[in-house]
Amino acid sequence: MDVPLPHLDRPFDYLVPEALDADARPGVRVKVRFAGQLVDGWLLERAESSAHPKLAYLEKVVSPVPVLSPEVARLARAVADRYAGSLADVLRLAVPPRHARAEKAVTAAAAPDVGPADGTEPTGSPADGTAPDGVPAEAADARPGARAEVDPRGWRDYPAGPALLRALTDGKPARAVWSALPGEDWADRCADAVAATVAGGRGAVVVVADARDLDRLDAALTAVLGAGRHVRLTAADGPARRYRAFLAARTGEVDVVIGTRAAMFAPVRRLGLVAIWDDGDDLHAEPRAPYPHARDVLLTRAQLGDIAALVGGYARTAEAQLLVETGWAREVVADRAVVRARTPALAPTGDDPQLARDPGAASARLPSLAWTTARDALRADLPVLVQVPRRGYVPSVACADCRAPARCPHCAGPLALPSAQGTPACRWCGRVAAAYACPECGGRRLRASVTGARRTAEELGRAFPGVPVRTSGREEVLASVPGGAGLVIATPGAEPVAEGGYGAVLLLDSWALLTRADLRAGEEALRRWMAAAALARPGTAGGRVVVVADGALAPVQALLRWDSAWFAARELAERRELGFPPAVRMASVTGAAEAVADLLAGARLPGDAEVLGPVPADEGRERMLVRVPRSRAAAMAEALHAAAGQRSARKAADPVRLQVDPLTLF
DNA sequence: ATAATAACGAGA
DNA sequence: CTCGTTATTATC
Repeated sequence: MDVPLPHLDRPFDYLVPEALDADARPGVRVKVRFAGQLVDGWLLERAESSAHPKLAYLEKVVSPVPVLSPEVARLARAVADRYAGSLADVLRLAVPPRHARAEKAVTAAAAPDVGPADGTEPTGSPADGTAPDGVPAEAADARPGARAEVDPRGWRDYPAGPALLRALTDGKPARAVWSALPGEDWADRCADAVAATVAGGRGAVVVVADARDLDRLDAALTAVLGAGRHVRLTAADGPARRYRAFLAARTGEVDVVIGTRAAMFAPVRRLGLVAIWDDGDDLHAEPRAPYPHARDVLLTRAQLGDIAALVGGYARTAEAQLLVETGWAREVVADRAVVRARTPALAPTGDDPQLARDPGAASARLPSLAWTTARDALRADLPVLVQVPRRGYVPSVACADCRAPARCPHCAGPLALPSAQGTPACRWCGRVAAAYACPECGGRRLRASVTGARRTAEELGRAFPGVPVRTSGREEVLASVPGGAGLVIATPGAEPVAEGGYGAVLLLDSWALLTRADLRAGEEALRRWMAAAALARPGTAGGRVVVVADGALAPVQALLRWDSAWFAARELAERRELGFPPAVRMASVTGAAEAVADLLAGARLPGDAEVLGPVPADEGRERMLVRVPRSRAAAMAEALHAAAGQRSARKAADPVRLQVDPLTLF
């Protein structure tokens, strides 16, 4: 039933009229009379009998195409359960809205697969059958002749790499956490993994964070597989193309789907591999209920179907580290000697403009080392990348004397200057801090703490006259830049690839990343730095990276040693100690104070659940956190979902938002 | 949303 | 005890 009410999150039985018998197959969209009105629904299965005494008839089969595959139906139920959400909410994410014209084009072209006859699954697929326990068991064996060895190419740089590709071709459910080398062409490696899977006669789903990564992977895959073997599935391509791509996967026309998180539920036939690149990117977190994370959906999928899983990135997340430490996945990392040979020369430097004796450096407000590094690279006719955190113009402020971030005296939120001459105001509570005095040193003057990309570009342009300056950020994201001397100012995530690699990469204003009041501040800083530093040439080829940060800090250490596994292990250990995800499972309950209290009062939480809070959330609402050991995760989610059901059943007025493992905890 | 059903209380 | 009204709850 396509209604979001949690107390209706269960199947309902209907009679199938004679006229709809042929079309009424599992997986089709239907319309039924429910509580007096017509509502949309999903036909989950056909049965001979029902325990329910008075059944109504199915009103209509919206389309005979069984868009919901049994595998995805099962996955959606599991995801709903994990996230304390409703099946209907997950299905809204999993199956794109129907586009009649796109559907017509497909059914006309591929009639045997989608016609009303029992031909949903093309021959030889025991995997996707109607058995409730339909595990795609040993599906690779269905095509014994198709197996071919795939050249491990770049995967040879990782001792476990060739074995991983072999396992993919053999249809084994290998699970890998992959730490990419600096300079690695990650898209080519992902394409290799897909090709190995396809060589074994199985399909693959690869999820990336944004359109730029998708374009890159698309190109790499076309080079390896040729055109027409894969489709891209992303909301950005528009409803028609999205639905067309979805149907191409559903009908078995293609067996490889790549895309942004919209692709995580793609109904790929005989799925053999799920992969995610850069799982630390917060774009992988779905913003619509029940807020599933692409990494977790893909891993659930792998778990349910004995499917191989690949979690890759330059940096490793604490979640990926947990997979390694629990033995669920194997790590795929290069030997230290190879890492050393590929890494650019990395150096930290203090953020003190007083040190900048060179006049050019002073005018660009760059630390001396950063300035000379950039200058040397430009003299060698190599491009220079400058990473500046956050967008915009002077987003937040710090004490001009001691550089402590200026925080709101009332709620400790970050202060920001609304305009060049304005009074600072809190970005969280909105209060104006007219008479601000620094709690550290008593200073009363404020300065812009993070210089926006635009202004940095202006200043650097003046410091290096005659050098072309490009910016890549929110308004315009560059995919690549040419190899000669040039300055590229980019915000994190928008760094273009440089032909031949950058001669220098400068990571500026890094403390702004590190001082964020966020559980993931260190991990996120390291992830962004590594993504930028990975674009530099190796040290042996003159590549240098300067990070403007205290070299003693753990994330900086991890960058200098190019060892995010070490940092992730440390991070995970710390979260175990503090009781934060992913070491434990947490849920946040947000809403009006009474509503939150009401829901928690009605929730039959496991005995060892801890309830924390309340803390104020935005718009006058408040937030409580529920924490349980990972072994109790399912019970907690069930209890919260049931409590939400009780509330919706008695039509409790104010809504409560349930979020399991929310990305931000504070 | 709406209908059925249970619960309740006043008057016979 | 019955009827009429109101809260509750299930909705195939």
